[in-house]
Amino acid sequence: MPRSFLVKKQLTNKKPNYGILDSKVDELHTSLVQPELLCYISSTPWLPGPSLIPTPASMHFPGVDGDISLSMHSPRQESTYSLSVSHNIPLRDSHSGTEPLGPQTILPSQDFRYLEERGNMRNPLLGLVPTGVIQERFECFDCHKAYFTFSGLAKHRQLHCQWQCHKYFSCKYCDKEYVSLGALKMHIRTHTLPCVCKLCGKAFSRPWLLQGHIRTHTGEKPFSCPHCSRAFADRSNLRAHLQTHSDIKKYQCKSCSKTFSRISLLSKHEETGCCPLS
DNA sequence: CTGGGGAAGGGGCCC
DNA sequence: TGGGCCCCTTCCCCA
Repeated sequence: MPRSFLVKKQLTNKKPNYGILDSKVDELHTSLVQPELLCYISSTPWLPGPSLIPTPASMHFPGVDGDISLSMHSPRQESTYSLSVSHNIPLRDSHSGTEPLGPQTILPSQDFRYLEERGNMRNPLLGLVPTGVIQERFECFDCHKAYFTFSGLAKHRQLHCQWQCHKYFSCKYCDKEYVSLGALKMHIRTHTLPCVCKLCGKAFSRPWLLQGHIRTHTGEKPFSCPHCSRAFADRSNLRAHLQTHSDIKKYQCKSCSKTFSRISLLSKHEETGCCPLS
């Protein structure tokens, strides 16, 4: 059973310091220790039951040879806290069989989420959530279901929540949802319209849209038709134009077999009642 | 009404 | 992670 340390902290928008996870940190970059802060240790087979422990603290656990030191740290000029766990015994997660923790482990609380997102389900610290309040359970940071044991949370994550919870990123301006943060950010630009034309003030979501718009001012038409003398400012419009040179129209009505150069024309044709079944 | 041009929106992919 | 590009689509206007 894992040990869990939940830290009372202020949530910030700062980026987690991921680098700290990958490197051995042998020097505490701390500027202060807040003794009133508490950390939480969950129930485990070999540690005492759930306890709120003021830090810094040096603790001895029954049946364990050695002491464990806990202290809370605030990196300089940051409002987040990290928890330092120092011990002189090989701490091992008895269930997952993970490697013993090093002689000193520093756990920036925001990085708990990072561990989770890396899919490292064997890490005994998974599921810990810096929510700004002291937790009394292993809590899923997606759906906030609480479990008394880590294995309960791990099973929940694997069987129930993994798909449901990671599926969507919601837009704060509308009700659209996306499967990735990048796609969401792209969509948000359609609300914020950061690309503004200096000539007319019209705003666009993306630079290349603005570029295409500027061509309407300059008259530039870089896309030429190989079959006639026409040129177009937009490649898609050239493509639509090329259909006019084709003997075979690309889009065909399933009912009357009439063909159209554009799907929009076919759609309009079908909407007018040619295909009552469709 | 139809066909075509112009302009623009938006998701996905690649670098 | 952001920018550029591709592709598809839609809407509007006009002949």
